[in-house]
Amino acid sequence: MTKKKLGTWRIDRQLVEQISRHAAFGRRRKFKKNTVLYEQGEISTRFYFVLKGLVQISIFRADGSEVVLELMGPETICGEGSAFDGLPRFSSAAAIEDTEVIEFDTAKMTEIFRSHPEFATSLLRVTSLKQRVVAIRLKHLASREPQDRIMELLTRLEEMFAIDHPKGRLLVTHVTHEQIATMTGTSRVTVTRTLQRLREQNRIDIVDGHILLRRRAGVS
Amino acid sequence: MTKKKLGTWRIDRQLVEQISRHAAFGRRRKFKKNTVLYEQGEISTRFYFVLKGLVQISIFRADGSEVVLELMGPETICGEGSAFDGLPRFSSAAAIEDTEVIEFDTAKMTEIFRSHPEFATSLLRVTSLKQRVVAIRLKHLASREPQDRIMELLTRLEEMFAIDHPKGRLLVTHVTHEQIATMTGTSRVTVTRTLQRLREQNRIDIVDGHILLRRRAGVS
DNA sequence: TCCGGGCTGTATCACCCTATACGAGATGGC
DNA sequence: GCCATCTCGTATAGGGTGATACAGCCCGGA
Repeated sequence: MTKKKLGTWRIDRQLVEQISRHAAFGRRRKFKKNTVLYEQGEISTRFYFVLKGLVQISIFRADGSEVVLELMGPETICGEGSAFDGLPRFSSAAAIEDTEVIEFDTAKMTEIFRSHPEFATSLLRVTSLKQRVVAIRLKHLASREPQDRIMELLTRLEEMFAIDHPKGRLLVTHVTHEQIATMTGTSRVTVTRTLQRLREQNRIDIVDGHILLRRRAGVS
Repeated sequence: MTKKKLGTWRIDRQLVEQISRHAAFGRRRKFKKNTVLYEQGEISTRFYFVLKGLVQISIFRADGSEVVLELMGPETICGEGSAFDGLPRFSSAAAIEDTEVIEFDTAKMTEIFRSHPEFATSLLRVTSLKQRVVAIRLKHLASREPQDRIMELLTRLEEMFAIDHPKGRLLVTHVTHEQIATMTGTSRVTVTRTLQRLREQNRIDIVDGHILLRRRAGVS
């Protein structure tokens, strides 16, 4: 597999095709790098099917700190949550690369469903998949153990930025312990210690400054 | 005041009516207390609209420990995630009280959407609301502080099940410290201690066994 | 009515995390 | 080459949490 993987997850090919088939109900739009698709707090009925690029979904806390929820790559949908329930956006979306999307509007969706009920089913499948991904993240974040939280982040990074390696999967991005700390809500020292421990457990390895996730018989 | 047991969230009345209007597409079922609606790992196209009772949704970790995601009370929907995406259930659902539901099956849903597109829209609104709730939970779970985690849960409960009270907002749901513990990923003892501390800080109060969130000048 | 079970409030102890500090090594600018 | 900065590794002290245990309370069942 030489194809570059982006984003924290993607949906299966069949579903992508089903969505693409209804592209005519939306309109194509482009967002330059570092522009905003939508912002936390605003009310909107629009949602987006990413064709190309990378969109960062994050929630800002009251104190200004940012929690990155997901990085959405090609063939994913974002913004549909607040588009369908009609409440203010609970997250912000920003293109962190030049991005192309199809913008849909939920306003006339009910009428579209009448003639294209399979589109409704596809959308429900997408939202269900998102629910699954988030629920599994919750399972890990529910733990107070730094090791669980850090492994969850590493696994997520693996899906985004790892390449195959004889011993497992190598993260091509270089993240500092400090960055891991802020992303997992722990301290820098704890990250250092935890990575040390993971290395002793043979779960990870450091190769040339990069983190390598060792192949495991592992489970869920 | 009697101790009412209710779930951790619910959907608005209008949406409930829209769902109820399509009850004929499902079938009524009853689950006795401590029976299982569905189990993590199984594949099923069924989902449930709770009419009466209380259903506990939880994820079991590889080590057997349980993370309670939600307590679904009357007029909520559960199980639709795995029902629509066709993958194994990522959570289990158990009736913790005698429960009545309408069981829907997604198998013929597309055909139903053709004649009743508004049903699809209603379902999308429900899944969107669930997505919102989970995302906001993630924001707070990113913190390791038990106090943050517990206050997040209390605030969530307040939005759904609190009534006005001279001193603030009174939660009409009764959740045990044990339940709070599994929902916030802390220990029962810590919950007790934290609630104690919150009481000393005048942020909450206990009235007749129910938690009262005191009015504050503060923000979220 | 009595009894048993679930819930809450404490207490104790061990452990791990956080904050803080300092040194070594790598890196980059001048 | 030299110094500033960043990053990683490590040490210490302090504190909060988890595990465990036990007592008091309320409530429901026999």
